[in-house]
Amino acid sequence: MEYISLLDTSLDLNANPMRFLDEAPINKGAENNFFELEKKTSVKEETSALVEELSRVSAENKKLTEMLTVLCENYNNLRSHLMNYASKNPDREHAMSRKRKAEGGAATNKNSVSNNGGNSESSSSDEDSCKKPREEHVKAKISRVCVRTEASDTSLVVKDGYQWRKYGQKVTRDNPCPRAYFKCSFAPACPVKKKVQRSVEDQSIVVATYEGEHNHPHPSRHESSTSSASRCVAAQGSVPCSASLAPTITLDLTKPMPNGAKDSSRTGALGAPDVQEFLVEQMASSLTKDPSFKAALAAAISRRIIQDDRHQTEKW
DNA sequence: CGTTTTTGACCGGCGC
DNA sequence: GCGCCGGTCAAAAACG
Repeated sequence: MEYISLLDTSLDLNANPMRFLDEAPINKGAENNFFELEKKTSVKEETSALVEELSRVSAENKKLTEMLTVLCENYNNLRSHLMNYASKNPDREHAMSRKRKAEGGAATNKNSVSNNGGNSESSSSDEDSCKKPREEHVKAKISRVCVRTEASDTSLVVKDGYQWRKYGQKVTRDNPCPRAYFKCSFAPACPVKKKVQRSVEDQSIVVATYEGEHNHPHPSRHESSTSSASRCVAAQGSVPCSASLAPTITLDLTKPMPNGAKDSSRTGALGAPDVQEFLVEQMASSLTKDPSFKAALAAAISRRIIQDDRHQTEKW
């Protein structure tokens, strides 16, 4: 909610209720002196209103600066955390006495996900090339997305706009949290699969691993934007996410934004025209949902109508 | 009643 | 060959 307040979507409809006094061609003549006097006072009021507005904007600016500072701090903390983890990682891999190659890929994938892993594409590169059935998997584009959810939220659902059919769930050895397996609902036409599992380190983070690329258009961006979305893509990190993921960022301005979602990686995506359009949609829907906005709009319209009526009656 | 989810069984790869 | 493990299948249950 705080978030929405920062985005000043107000159209300043009530900012200066006295403004119409200036514009309205009120009777000249006998009341002229009085009007002049009133005009002066209204200018004063306008000035004070502007000063007030200025101080409000300054305060807002200050607040934003503070938020940005906190954001940078969080980012740096997280980054150093990841660096530490990455430096420890090779030892951990050695410690695992029994590691098959494929699993090594999978396991390190997971690790690299949690550590924002720079080179998370390892799984596909070191695969035995002689394994025919695996060849498709090797070629399949693998990408990972970390999604922050509420810790209490036990469902392994990552809203990315696509429709998925769950076909399995397994508890894996290195993570007590079950891993869910999904296929694109357009399967078998669309070969994309995804695995979703909570992070060992942070249960509030869900790691989704996508295999392959959708060979069909995004079902409905609108659908994804209006769906219950307290989740936000928290970090795609440096993971080589497939482009198909870009328009699937779930954003609901009416919901509070988790800290993790204020990631710099998001801002990169904001430049995309799709995302901009999407943001406009979100803003529009937020505005229309806001009762105070509706009330202000109604007041402005009615005032305008009254004003026009005056014009008309004075002309006659 | 059709679709989706759950869950135990099964399969295949890998290390020993 | 055996056991472990991740991934998949498919029947049953749940849901709309």
